[in-house]
Amino acid sequence: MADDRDRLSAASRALADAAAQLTRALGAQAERVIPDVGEAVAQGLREAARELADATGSLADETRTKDERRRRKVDRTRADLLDAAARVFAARGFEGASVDDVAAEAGYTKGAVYAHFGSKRELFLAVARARLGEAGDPAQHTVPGVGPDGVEVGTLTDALALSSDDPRLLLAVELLAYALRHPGDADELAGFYARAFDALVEHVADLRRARDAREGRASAPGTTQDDRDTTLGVVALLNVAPLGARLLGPDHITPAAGARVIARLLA
Amino acid sequence: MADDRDRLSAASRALADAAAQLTRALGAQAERVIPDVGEAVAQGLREAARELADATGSLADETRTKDERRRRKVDRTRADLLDAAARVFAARGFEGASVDDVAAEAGYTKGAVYAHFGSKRELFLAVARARLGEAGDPAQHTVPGVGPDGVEVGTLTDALALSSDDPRLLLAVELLAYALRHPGDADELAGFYARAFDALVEHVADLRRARDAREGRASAPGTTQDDRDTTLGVVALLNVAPLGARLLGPDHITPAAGARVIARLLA
DNA sequence: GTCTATACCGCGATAGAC
DNA sequence: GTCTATCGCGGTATAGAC
Repeated sequence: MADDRDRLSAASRALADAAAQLTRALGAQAERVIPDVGEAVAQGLREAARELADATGSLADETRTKDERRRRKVDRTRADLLDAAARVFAARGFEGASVDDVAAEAGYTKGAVYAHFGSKRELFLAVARARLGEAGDPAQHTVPGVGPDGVEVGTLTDALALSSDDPRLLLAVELLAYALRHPGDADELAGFYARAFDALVEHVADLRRARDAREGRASAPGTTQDDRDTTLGVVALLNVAPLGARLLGPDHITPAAGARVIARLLA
Repeated sequence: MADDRDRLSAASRALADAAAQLTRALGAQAERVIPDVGEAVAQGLREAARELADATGSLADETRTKDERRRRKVDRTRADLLDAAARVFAARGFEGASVDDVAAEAGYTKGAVYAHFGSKRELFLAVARARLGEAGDPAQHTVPGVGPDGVEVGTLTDALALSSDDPRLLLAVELLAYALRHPGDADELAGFYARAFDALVEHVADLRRARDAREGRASAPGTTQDDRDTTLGVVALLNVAPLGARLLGPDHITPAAGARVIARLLA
């Protein structure tokens, strides 16, 4: 029955992860950009459902060895710490956050942190890799709501609106600040950003060619300077609009405004 | 002769300020945006010249009382500390910077800092007020190179290119991060940003009406939602392009690209 | 107003029990 | 692997000489 508890908690954990992934998918930041929201969420929930089925449906299934379960638990702690670190670093910044804060947020003590990560810096870089790495996943760079009518502003607005309350917004700012202030570590982080940017350029080029084809116009193959310019604009808006909305309030900047400008750039 | 040294140092200081103002004027950040570069620099140099004339030409002029000179000196120290604080906070962040660092950068010790500012937080807010306040100055919100052809991309590129190496770029990031992380202090800072944003909206509206008039088209009076959208886009590009160029390098993002997108938005 | 000296605290990191 | 205890450093802020 300790087994049951184990599996059930793993399952509920997976569900929580799915919820987190929802926030994540909707929180479009510099590193990601215009994710296929529906698909990402569906995938997360699918995983969660599978986990739950495992736990409730096949209690007799003992194919998992003790080693495997232990490895799972270790990974769990590590994941917990990374999750907590992301929140704490986002809320207080790298220097402002203490290792104690992170440990407490995750429900552990400092010792656990240092057992998994060699230093505060390593912990931060692990967070950065986790976030930027998943952002660099090309599968996440599909644009929602693109049909014969072009980009649907409504979908974009929803995504931008949610991201304005997303803690990941603050983490993105901290990642940027850290990269700018630590040139030694910046190269690796910049690589992630560059990959995400390049992936989005490809996508913008696809959009352009589709639009040209739709309107019976000739279209340059591959990616053009214009595509890269447009991408820069889209990325800028995806980052600044939520931050602006959060800082200045809806009287000055709204997510919808960001969506409209992005639509103009892609039109 | 101590007097001479005093005045000459004040004069050379004014020249240094003019140089700083050059950097400042060219370093377009969130808080400022498309300054009239030439005019700002000319004004700074004019002031410097006047200071120099005072110092060398009228040594007998004793209209300045000792009190006045002392007040000048006090202000000088304060200004030195603010300047140094801006650099240090930009380079290491609020939490990463120590009061000792700031004092040393300015050529003083901690005691001097606490004599002028009640706490590290007060010091930071004073830096923020100084930077954002000057950015809110409406006189600084004129667009360079706007003629019958619209915005001149070359001028914009120069401004964006310089700002990519400008320490003020990092300070802008830190101001943003601080405001996001300290909701209590955010209101005041947000006010500065809002004023600067509103001023730029007015200017963008002017540009639109001028363009419409040039092309013999009817134009809505006042500012429209479209003007605010455009302004959001301009601000986003002015901030993200230099940061992107700095972080990812010219292979991915260049100041010129930012200028092109801004031109597209204003066209 | 500015400096030196110092109080006091909290941080990152380590050692050793379990 | 995780916890408790602890070290040593460097932080903010203050007190008092000049």
